[in-house]
Amino acid sequence: MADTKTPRERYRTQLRAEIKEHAWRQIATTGASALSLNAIAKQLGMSGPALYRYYASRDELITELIRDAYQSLADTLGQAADEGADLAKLAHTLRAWALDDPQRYLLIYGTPVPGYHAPADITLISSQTMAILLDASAALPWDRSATPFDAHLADHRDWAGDHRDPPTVLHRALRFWTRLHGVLSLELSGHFAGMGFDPALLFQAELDELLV
Amino acid sequence: MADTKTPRERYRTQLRAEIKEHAWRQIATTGASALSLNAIAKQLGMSGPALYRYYASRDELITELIRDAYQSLADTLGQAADEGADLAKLAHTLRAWALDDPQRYLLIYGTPVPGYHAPADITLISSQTMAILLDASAALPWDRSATPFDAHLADHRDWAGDHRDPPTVLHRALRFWTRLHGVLSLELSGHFAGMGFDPALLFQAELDELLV
DNA sequence: TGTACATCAGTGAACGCGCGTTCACTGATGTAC
DNA sequence: TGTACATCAGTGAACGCGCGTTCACTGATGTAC
Repeated sequence: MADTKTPRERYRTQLRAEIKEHAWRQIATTGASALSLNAIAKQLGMSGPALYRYYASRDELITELIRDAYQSLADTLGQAADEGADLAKLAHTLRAWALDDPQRYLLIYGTPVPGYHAPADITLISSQTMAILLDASAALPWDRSATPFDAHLADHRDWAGDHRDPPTVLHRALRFWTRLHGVLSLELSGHFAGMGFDPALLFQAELDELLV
Repeated sequence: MADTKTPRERYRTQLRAEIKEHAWRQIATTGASALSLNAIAKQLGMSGPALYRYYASRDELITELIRDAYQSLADTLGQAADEGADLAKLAHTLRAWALDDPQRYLLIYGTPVPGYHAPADITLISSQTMAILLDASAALPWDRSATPFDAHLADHRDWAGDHRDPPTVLHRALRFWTRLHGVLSLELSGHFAGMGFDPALLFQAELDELLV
């Protein structure tokens, strides 16, 4: 099976990738709301308008970055799960992924970019991640008694899609998400700076209490 | 005791307040990174440069907004504590404060404004809030056994200042902060939208598990 | 109470900047016969 | 293999915009004698 792509197509694909790469680098230092097409073009050694051969607008570029971020997380967790990771291993995979590129994490789970509204298909990708969490949650034994919120979840489970897990499992996945996000987002935003303790240990402590 | 302020001083104070008011309104719709002095001036019916009589720069205005946000939270929680609020009541006070003006919460606990670095005295105000949480944590009975993280906290308690509470109390305050922030920040950022369940109940569920 | 002066709020013009985006174009690369 | 044409990457100029900030100024308000 020969590569059916023409050289031109391959060049195009590569340049789109390079543009995104520089976009990420820029986001890493100034945040997503300050992302500038002209600045990216300058770094690539080309003029501003040239980028419009590759992305129709700034919004389209941002959309693709957000999509890529969600997809990267889903792929990373998915691969870990395929290799047999349990919920605890997934938690550490998540943290490693977040620390690897804090702004990528904050782009999707931090304060939304003002004025930007994500297209519908992004919800789909983010539900891949949720599905992985649900599966891992279902795989753990569970002996806590049902809470009032579990009862609520029994009737409000739109987000769980086809998963037919009991409410306690849904609740566990949500708990996993919100608690780890609580520690991670404060850590990434620098709110623990100067407090003295090691954020990794607080993360581990939260994780331990999630699994008890 | 007569008001020693001259009319001019009173006018000055009032206009500074009005500027901040419009700044908040602007932040509420577009986020802090898009805050524009010129736009505020226009809304006040004056020219852009006029604002420089009241704030030396955009950064100074943002600094004061952040300071006010921290102070407002500290005052709100402090007042509740003075009225005898326990940790559970403080949690609901916090949530009400956050929902009252989501962007104000996100300004201090969300993704940091790119390029902006807070002055030192802000740490002082935010430690007022931490002190309130520590006191409320210390007031609760506690019977869980010490965790490895508790041991770590015993030696890494810079942030606790003069508070001589045992590590389990420090841990409880941190747990309180990160877990509620986890739910709150995801709620305010709109990540629960379309999921079907009621964020208030998830918040309550997390709170319940904090107090067990 | 009236006059002379100092203070200060606000204006309009201007500077320099960077942004996203459109457009007509040049020149290189690929395709068809 | 060579020629004629189509495709397409990239350029430079331009548009309109809004930004933060400086500056010289007008005119109103307050102060001192």
